[in-house]
Amino acid sequence: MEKTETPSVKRMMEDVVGCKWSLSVIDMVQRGVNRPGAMVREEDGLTTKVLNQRLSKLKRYRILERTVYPEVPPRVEYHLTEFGEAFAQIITRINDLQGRYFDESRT
Amino acid sequence: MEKTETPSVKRMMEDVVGCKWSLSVIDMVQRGVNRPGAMVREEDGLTTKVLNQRLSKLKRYRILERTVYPEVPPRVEYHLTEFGEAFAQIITRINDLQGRYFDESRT
DNA sequence: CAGTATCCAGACCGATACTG
DNA sequence: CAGTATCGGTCTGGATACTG
Repeated sequence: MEKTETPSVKRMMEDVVGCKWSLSVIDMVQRGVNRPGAMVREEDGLTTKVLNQRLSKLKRYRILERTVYPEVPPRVEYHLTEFGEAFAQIITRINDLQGRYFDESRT
Repeated sequence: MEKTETPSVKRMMEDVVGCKWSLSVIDMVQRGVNRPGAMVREEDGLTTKVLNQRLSKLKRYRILERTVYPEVPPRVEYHLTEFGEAFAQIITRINDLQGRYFDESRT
């Protein structure tokens, strides 16, 4: 049975965003890097253990969903849920913020 | 001399949001609880040590600014910078998201 | 290839006490 | 009242090895 959560945002933010690699994982999925193997290869320093911890957590929070393809060798893909996409877009918006407030001050 | 930082957003999010109490502090300042003493009184479990760690960090990231009033007893107030307000609004926006995607599904 | 188990060094928080 | 110093328990990430 699936286990999901809908806690307070404050907790979710602390729990999800606070964890190292979470944002990188979301970012990768957003860019089409959907398979665990590819993620580990792409993000230097990320190990399978930590990656799976993040993927599990992101799934629990309904930010990502997991799809298993019954093939050999096994293939698994993670994708953003509708909520996940909205969430990711907001994170992206913070990037814009930075540009607006800081980068313009560098000559 | 003031020390500030303008790192990548990803790092900032991990660093700021990941720290326990950061969001609570931002929230309090937003609600007009601007003095350290008041914050400690309001947020149960928050100690002066941790609070000052957060305040320093938020100041370094230019989310908060510190104002000292040369009085006796000493008075200090923290306020959101322009960037801080924008940042806080984004946090709020994630709150809305959650309501839109999950709460409506409960009956 | 996907995911789990174990071990370990380092970071962090909370409690407490103290200085300006 | 604002802020710092210290100590101890806990959590977590990184390295590694292993299972399905």
